[in-house]
Amino acid sequence: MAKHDPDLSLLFHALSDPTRRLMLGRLARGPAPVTELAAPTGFKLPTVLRHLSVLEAAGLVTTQKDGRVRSCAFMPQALQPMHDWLEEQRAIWDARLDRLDDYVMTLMKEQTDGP
Amino acid sequence: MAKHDPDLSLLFHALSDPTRRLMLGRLARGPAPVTELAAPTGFKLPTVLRHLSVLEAAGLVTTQKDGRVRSCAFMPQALQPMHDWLEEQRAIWDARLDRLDDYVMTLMKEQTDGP
DNA sequence: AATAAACTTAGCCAAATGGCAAACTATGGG
DNA sequence: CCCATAGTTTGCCATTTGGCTAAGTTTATT
Repeated sequence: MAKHDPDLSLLFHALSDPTRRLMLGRLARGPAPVTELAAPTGFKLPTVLRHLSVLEAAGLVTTQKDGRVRSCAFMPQALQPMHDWLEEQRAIWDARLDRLDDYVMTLMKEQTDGP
Repeated sequence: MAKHDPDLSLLFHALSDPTRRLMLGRLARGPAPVTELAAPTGFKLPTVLRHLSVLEAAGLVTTQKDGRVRSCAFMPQALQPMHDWLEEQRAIWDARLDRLDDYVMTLMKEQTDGP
């Protein structure tokens, strides 16, 4: 478990904005140029471009320029660290439940055995 | 798919900070008072309390006061929306791969059939 | 050559975030 | 009653975020 985990922070931060999630949802259906990506957001291009750069910084999107249009694509593998983190938390939680289980067992045993 | 999704935004925002993830990691192992929660972060109490309130706002943590100590507890079900969102994205992505598959099939068929 | 299209850059602004110190409010123990 | 413990509240600060307009820049298209 890395103490400094810029990946996860960037990832969660990128996903914490509804506009960026909207853009990502569009890209999950296939690549798109910036203008098409901007349309459903209702925001101006500079704003959308900054959101895009946040998504790129998180590794969720790659872009490349073909002529005068920049094509953006979703990078699903960037979600892996988040998935891993989720699993990790679940593992800790499960372990805790197991310990609780053991504890309850102990209590029951004490009850039946009696002092 | 809700257009306004404050839940997800609050959730991702709460998780986007390493200090908050550290606190949450501690709580996944079991409830703890604020001071114990603060210790590993290296930050002062007011700072930790504000992080705590962000976690509470996201529903990830509940707290209650018993005497002069506030006990904090992890609420794992708060992670569900995030899990659901992940699955949703995966579904969209998978559907896209299927369509791509169909497309490739079509191309292959055209090749063999010839014009 | 001139115009339109598709970004891109620069700079401005208000609000939110993340840190702190200092002062205040319980509550539990001696 | 007194004092330490455990929070809590208040205000301060620098930085980041998320929006904009206005003014470039680079490719098509006509």
